[in-house]
Amino acid sequence: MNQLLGAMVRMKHYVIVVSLYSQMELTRVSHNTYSLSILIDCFCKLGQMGCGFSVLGKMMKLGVEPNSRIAEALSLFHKMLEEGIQPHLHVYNTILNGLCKTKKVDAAGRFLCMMEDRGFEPNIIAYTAVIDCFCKNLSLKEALSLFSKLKEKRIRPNTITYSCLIKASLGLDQQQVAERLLDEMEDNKILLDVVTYGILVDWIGKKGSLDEAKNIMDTMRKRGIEPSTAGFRGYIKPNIVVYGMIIDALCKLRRFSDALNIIQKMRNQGIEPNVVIYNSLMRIMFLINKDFIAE
DNA sequence: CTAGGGTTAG
Repeated sequence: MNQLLGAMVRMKHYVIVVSLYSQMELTRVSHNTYSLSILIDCFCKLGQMGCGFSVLGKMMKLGVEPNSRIAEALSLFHKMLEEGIQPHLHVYNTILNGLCKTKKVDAAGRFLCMMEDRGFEPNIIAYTAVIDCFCKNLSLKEALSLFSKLKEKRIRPNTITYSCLIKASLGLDQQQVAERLLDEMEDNKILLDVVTYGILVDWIGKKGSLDEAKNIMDTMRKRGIEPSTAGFRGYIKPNIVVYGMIIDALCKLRRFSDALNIIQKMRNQGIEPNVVIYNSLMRIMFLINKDFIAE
């Protein structure tokens, strides 16, 4: 769905996109960071700043920071061990997930080994979390080596495990690795799901062969899988690009103090303006100056 | 609420 909305924005059908959103609200298709960001972009380009602000406000309300104080969680965890309390497997996995999400690659790897040493045989969820972390922050090679290790232990990788590795392979243009993984899935009767298909469609789309992308979409539909925005588990909150769109629109309307206000809001969220935002601000100052000279 | 994707700004 978001791919479709993005395409319509590129074709400048802003009004249609906005009306699609009301339809999504009515049919209760869930929104996420992506869909709301695109909506804000449309309002900015239509000059409807009031509407843009109201969506931004909605995002900020929904985007309450998770308390990801992983260090505290870790020390609490070690205290449990010292006191002889055996944490359950899902406690291990929650901590491991926190380490992976905060990109603590080494710590995540060590934590996984610690689980093995303590006789807590990590399950496929634990391995998949670390494999994904390795893919994104270390190397495909390390991720693949962990992958063979879990297969040796007779732990069965699933669709999610394969999706992580396939995405990483394609990102590095290692098409033959991705093909091998896809063959392996087929041999083991592990089905592709909406996320796996999404990864393939995205990659083929970037390669430019739209026919092949269409083929994959057809296969999906034949199997009863519809593209959707569902399944999003993260927090909805504005990022620097969203703020950038709003600030640029305000600058074009010469609403300088409003733009500065937004920057203050960003800083309150711990996001510092980048070069794109400074460029927007500099242009408006240049324009104001020109008006001043003309008068 | 135990693991995976995509999107928009000068």
